[in-house]
Order: sequence, then C-alpha cells, then structure tokens
Amino acid sequence: MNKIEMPQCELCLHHFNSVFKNLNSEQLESVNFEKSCRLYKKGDIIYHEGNRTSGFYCISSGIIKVFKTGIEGREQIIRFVKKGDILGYRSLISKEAACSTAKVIEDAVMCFIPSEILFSLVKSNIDFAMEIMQRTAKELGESNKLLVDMAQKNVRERLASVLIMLAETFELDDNKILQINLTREELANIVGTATESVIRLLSEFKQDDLIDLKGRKIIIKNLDELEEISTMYL
Amino acid sequence: MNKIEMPQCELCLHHFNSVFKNLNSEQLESVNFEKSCRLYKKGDIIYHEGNRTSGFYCISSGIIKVFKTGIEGREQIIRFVKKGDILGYRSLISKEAACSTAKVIEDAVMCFIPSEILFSLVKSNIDFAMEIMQRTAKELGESNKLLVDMAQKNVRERLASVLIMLAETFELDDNKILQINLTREELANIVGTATESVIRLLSEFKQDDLIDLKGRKIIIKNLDELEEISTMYL
DNA sequence: CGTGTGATTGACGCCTGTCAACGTCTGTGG
DNA sequence: CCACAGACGTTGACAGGCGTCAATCACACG
Repeated sequence: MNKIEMPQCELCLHHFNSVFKNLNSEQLESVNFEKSCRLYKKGDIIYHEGNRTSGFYCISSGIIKVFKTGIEGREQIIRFVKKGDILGYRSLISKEAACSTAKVIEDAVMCFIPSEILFSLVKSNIDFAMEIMQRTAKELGESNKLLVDMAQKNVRERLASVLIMLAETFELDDNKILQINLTREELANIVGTATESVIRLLSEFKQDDLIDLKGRKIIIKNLDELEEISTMYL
Repeated sequence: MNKIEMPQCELCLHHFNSVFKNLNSEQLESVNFEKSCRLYKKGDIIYHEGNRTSGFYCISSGIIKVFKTGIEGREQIIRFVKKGDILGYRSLISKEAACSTAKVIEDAVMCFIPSEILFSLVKSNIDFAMEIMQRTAKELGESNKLLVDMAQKNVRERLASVLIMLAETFELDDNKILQINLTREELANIVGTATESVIRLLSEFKQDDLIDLKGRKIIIKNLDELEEISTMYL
C-alpha cells in the first residue's frame, strides 16, 4: 500500500510553479534520482516540532497543515501547504530544529529531498538559491502580516480574514463551496480563539447571508462583505 | 551636520557579527566604495510601508523599530534592529514593496548598500548568500513564534515575554536597568494592547517586586519570575 | 508661564473564554 | 439490526479580562 506512481519533476514543472523550475536537465535528473516520493494519508505526521530533519518536501498533491503547539497543547496553525509548495526547508536553512509540526489533512503525494541536494543546488545554481530566498522572504512577509492581524483585530474580523484567505488559497468550486474541509476546532486554531466562538460567529455570518453551512462544507456567498468585515477599522 | 566618520566594513567585522563576514577583500572593498553611511537622528524614518526601496541598511550603532500600521493607524512593532543587524533586505529579495516602516528610536549610524551590490554579492559569493538566507529563515522562525504568543497568551503573559525579549536583546546595565527607552505606548505596540493596560500591568509587576520603574527606565529585578509568568500555562 | 506630550488612575461595559449540557453523526461490535 | 462509544458540533449561562473614555497629574520646552 501507499504505492503510487512517482511524480516526475519534469512533469511537475508543467503542472505548477515548481521550486525546481530553474534547474538544468542534469540537476533535475539528480533530484529525480535522489528524491523519494510516496502517498501520505490524512493524519500522518510529516515532521515534529523540536526534531531535526534531514531534508525537505515538495508537495505534488494534497494539503498539509503546519502548526506550533502552544499553551496547554493547543495547536496554532501557522500556514497550509499544498501543490507546488515546499515544506520543512526553513529549519534546514537556519540549521535549527523544526519549529513546527506538519500534519496531513488531505491525502498528499509528496517527494522527500535530502538536505544535501538542497545545499548543493543552492551552491551550484544561483537562480535556485534566489527562488528559495524569495519564498522564505515572502513567507516572512505573510507571517508579519498575520502577526498584526492577531494583535489588532478582534475574533470576528480575524474569522472573516481567515475565510477570505482560505477562499484564495483553496478556491471555491462552481457552487462556491470552499475546497478544504476543516473541523471547527481547526478553524479556531487558525483564528486563534475558542471553538465555541468560531461556531457562534459562523452562524452569525450565516444569518447575515454571508456564508452558508452544510456540515463541514462552507459556502462563501458574499466575499466582498467578508472583506469589509475583516478590514472594518483599517 | 549629520557628518560622521564613515564606518569601515573592515572594522565592523571586528565589532560584531557582520553580514559581510564571508566577503573576500575585493568584495569588501566594493561594498566600502558603494555604500553611503550617515548618522540618523531619533524620529527619522528610514523607509515607509508600501514604498519601493533601492537598497538595504547595515546598522553600526543605534536602535531602529520596525512596525506595520494596522487598525486606525495603530503601530504594531514587529522587531527591533540594532548593531550588526541588517534592515530592509526582505522586500528587496521578495521584490515587493516594503511591508513595514522603519523609524529610528535611538540615534543610529547606518550604511546604505544599493540593491545591485546585494544581488551581485549573492551571485558571486555563496557564503554570503547562505548568510542572507539564514538570517531570513531565523527571522521567519521568530515571527512564527510571536504569532503563537499573540494568539494564545493573554496581555499579562505577553508583557512578561516582551520584557524578557527586551532584556535579552538590549541587555541590562550593572544596575539591572534595561538599556532601551520606550514610551508606554511603544511598549503597548509591541505587546499588542492598550497603553493603559501596559501601565496597569507594569505597576502590578512593580508591586510584586519583579521590576522597578524610574520614569521611562525599567529595572528588571526578577527575570526568573517574569519567565514563569510568560510561560504560565505552557 | 502656558502648552503639549506622555503617564496614571478610575469607571464602565462588551467581547470572548470557560464550563456544562445536549444534539448529531459515524463506525463498531454484539 | 440495534446499542453503544466516541468524536464533533451547538447552545446557553456566566464571569473576568481588557479596551475605551474621561479626568487628572507630571514633566519638558519654547
């Protein structure tokens, strides 16, 4: 089980904005040779906060949540990782232990690339190095933005922000259904609040006709109004 | 006015952990030649959120606060920059506009280095590139940690955390006086709370004999106990 | 000495976290 | 097929943390 067709980097280049887009064919071949890919199932832990890691992951499909464990074991979700993203590279670069845990929330096909490959590519291919730098820098920008939201917005505004972020990241289908399934608790762990607060605010949003709820499915009916709520006092 | 002795990179290498520590003498010479250094006075704005920048800064002395402007113009301080740190490089790398504002809070001597130098060094010196990557990655780790604090700790715990962070970053003198002067409002803008809350909690800490207050000076009397408060439920 | 900025204190009330109880759904085992 | 357990979702009650407003004080500076 867990046997899948191994994604060929060459093909991934056509499917999404791969971190390997600037490799020459020889370099790409070495990645293809050294990587090991497999299917990870929902609930699998990719790496654990505090552990050292020996490589990073390139995501071909699926969704992974990255979280830190805070007060009384409460998860704080930092970001989501999906197709085309890379995972676990930060701690390699900073030469620290992992500062977060990565857990699969939708079955994912991922390729593991040993850290030696990362560093040898960085050294031999300046465009690849720049690509890594750029991704890190962008992630830093986003993290800083989240920090301000967390510090200054109330729960209602943050929940609206999160819904918008999820809609942008995972998109809506033709029925405007948000293409990611999260428990109420997970939503709370993004927003940084209690599960009950999320539930109450979701029903408020539903009453105000901004969203609709079908079990765990969230239908986004009025993105503009959500945008307005999220930037209320901005 | 504002004329000072221009810091020589060669000397800075001996004074602190310079980002240029891995340059060869030729590269160091080109930085020395291209940079422009001067004294910035308290209150000076180095760059402004939303603007494009054309280079980055290497700090020789002084303190700069980096903040984002949030709800109703409220500053949220992201980090402090001091001797040996670099400033404004993130947006160069990500090729975005500045996502924050940098303002001098203690007279600072800083060198401006054009972005072309940054990129040419990154391309020609892999160790320099790694150094930049590493600094970005570490900053990202810190930002993520702050995010969790902000999401999960209450104001009391956050204020304790901030005092500890300040003590570590700017150190205490022989009388245990914190070596940075901040207004109550600035403290509130780090903690992410109202000025009045900071004032009230500071007096509580003082009553509990954890700190002492002499005007704007903060004397840290019991770092261990502050540590305990900041990680109360962890 | 007036003016302005920052610091402090008190009053007040809303937001939001916590606790408890209950409803819903799914899968499992008898 | 039914009973049950367990996870998740929902709702209500309640209290306390913390933000807001207003008044006053302290201090520096032109």
